[in-house]
Amino acid sequence: MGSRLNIAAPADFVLARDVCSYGYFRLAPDRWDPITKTLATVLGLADGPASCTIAQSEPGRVSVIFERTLSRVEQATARAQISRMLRLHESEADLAAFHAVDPRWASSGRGRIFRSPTLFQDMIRTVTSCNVTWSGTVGMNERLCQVLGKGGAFPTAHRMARTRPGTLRGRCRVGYRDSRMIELAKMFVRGAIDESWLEDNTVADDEIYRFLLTLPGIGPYAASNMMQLLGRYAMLAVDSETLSHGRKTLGFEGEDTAVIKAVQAHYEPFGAHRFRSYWFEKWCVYEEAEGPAHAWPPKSDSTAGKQKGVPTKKPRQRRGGSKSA
DNA sequence: GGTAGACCTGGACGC
DNA sequence: GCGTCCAGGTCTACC
Repeated sequence: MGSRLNIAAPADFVLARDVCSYGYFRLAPDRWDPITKTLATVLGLADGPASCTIAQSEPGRVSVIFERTLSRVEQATARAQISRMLRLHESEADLAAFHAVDPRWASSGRGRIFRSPTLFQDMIRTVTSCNVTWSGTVGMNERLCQVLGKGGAFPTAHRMARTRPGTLRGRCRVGYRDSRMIELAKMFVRGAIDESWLEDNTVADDEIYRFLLTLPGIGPYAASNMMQLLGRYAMLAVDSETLSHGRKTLGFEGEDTAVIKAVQAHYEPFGAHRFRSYWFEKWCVYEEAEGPAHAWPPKSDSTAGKQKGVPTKKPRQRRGGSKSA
């Protein structure tokens, strides 16, 4: 008989909407079940991996059923990790502030963006999402869990820190990211990355961003993405998808730099909430094409394209072919 | 400070 | 089936 946890959630929390709000909900060890509307995952806890299923039985409450019994200490850790994933600390008032700036999301209640149970997992996932198509990111995360993760859990920083680059490259196929990921893991192990400082509201965004840029494998895109994963939503994470969004959805034209500048200016009015306005706009474009994210099938299509977390079939441009549709 | 090219992998294409 | 091309963001060397 396993343990069961009941976790209080804000009254406006909706599991299906708030989990299926960012591509990471499709990365191992997380598995969203579109039929039961539950999230299965494996948490790395003190006494070993713990498989669990997260469900919402009623408003304002999340229930988590574990396959094994957890100690008191493990229960506390599990609560903290699940609260982090689901952003349960972001209150109704926090979301109201966002909706006041961007009322387009008030009726749907969007505002929370799914993340990982630990900062380390968020950072490694972000590194695996750089310079690769989404299907490559999915594969890397699956193999990291299979090869390095105990019981299918995401590998811990300690485990990754003592892994050889050749193992990461050969068995997890992370390519040139191998030593960068190991160096990041070593920094976590020796306490060089302080989560409480990164999430300290009294520390300016600029200072955090500059620190993130010094980390191995973290460039401008990854640092900006880490900012939103840390709950700092004032920056856009600019990648190839941003350009696509700027051109196709917002209708900006010109060179890449001009489009990026126009996109930045477009979201300027949303101030401290720029990323959320940008992200939910983009997420809606994905959902218009693919249907609601909570109904996406668990496995992405083999041809899954470039869009982060989206199971789109995108025919490849034939060489020499016309670029027009 | 800005730019070019290398770094890897996997998918798509042409033969 | 095999070889080639391409996309993706970061890092380093160079100007």
